[in-house]
Amino acid sequence: MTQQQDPLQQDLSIKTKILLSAKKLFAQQGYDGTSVRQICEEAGGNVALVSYHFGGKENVFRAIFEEYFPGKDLKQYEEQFQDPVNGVKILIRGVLEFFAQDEELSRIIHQELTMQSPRTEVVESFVMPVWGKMRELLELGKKQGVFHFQSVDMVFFLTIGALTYQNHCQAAKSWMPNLEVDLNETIEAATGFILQGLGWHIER
Amino acid sequence: MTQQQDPLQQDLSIKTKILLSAKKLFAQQGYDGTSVRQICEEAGGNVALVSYHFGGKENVFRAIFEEYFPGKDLKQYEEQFQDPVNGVKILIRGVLEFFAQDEELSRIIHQELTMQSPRTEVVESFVMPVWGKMRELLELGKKQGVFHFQSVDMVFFLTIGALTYQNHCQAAKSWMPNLEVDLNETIEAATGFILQGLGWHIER
DNA sequence: GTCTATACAGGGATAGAC
DNA sequence: GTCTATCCCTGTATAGAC
Repeated sequence: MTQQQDPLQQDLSIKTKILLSAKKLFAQQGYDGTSVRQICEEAGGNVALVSYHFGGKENVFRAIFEEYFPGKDLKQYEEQFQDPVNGVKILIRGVLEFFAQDEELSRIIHQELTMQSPRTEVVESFVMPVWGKMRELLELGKKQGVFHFQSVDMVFFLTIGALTYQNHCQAAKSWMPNLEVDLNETIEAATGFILQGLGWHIER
Repeated sequence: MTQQQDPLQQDLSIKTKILLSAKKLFAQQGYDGTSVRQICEEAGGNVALVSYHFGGKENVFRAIFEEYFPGKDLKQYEEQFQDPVNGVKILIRGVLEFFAQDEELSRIIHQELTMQSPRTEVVESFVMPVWGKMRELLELGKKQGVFHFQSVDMVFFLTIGALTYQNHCQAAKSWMPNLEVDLNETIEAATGFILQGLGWHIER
């Protein structure tokens, strides 16, 4: 058996290794495309350990979110959310920083939301608070007259689509290998695109 | 065995029924989440028919694209692609019309592009011509000075993300059941959002 | 806490009858 | 062209040894 283990995982408990391996493999191959055997092999442990530590594959999935999903800290920005433009900027930055920091988890989220799976509910419960705040800000901005669009619902989806796609589209990497992935540039580009898309002008 | 068959499929050949059933199920559950047995049951035929008609599950996947993917007809718009603004408008309309017309296929595309699967290559070969044209138009528009942005690559992804997400995010439907799905409104909203995002102004 | 061994269900593909 | 029967492989869960 070749040693497939990630060198970065050396000193962690087997339970954590399984979690990290599963996260990596789910992101690459999807939940259904990943086997428990594969996860355990990657983690360097026995097949039985998934059942032992988590009680099944489904629970590994849930545990990944409980362990690695951030974003409980939305409250700390509450005062900056008073202003829709500032709020949207903060949120764009936060989301893109999360995508960059944990690309695996963000791709798992994206995968699960494109189909009706038994995991959808789990994913939604973690993601909704963040997207909900975005929608609030769009609505507030429209009411205050700083954004100009017809339907909140539509620009909401256009916004999160723009925000989400690049980081999740795996094929993207092969389409343009020379794409500069500097995070701050990405944030700047996305912020500009979205704010303009929302009909916001500096001189209003 | 209950009759799960789609009433609309009644008079079609079993081969076609299999193709349609597979398309439906892949869209809902993903490729790996769908079994050959399920496909055949849905199609009202025997398990062996997938092997007989297509020579395996993988080939069913490929056949779906060969049969139902449109977009070979890009050439007919060639003269409208001379103008970047007009071209982008045409492309947005075409893509959204396709998404609306075959939601299943468009969701399959989206799913496969979010992971590294043995099917990625198939999907890319069908999708690239369309996205490639979009990228050309963005580049042309920047050169002509009608669009204003820094990086073509980044706005390219922001654009196709905005265009893609709503139609593929299954969870979207439960988030806002009252979302008006009028196609023309959607096209109008997307076109406005994207052109503004690209830094295009009516009075330039 | 981790491993071996194993039972069991379900998948995909095929040969051969009709 | 379609079905039955079957093969073999893979994934999951459990029991019990260390």
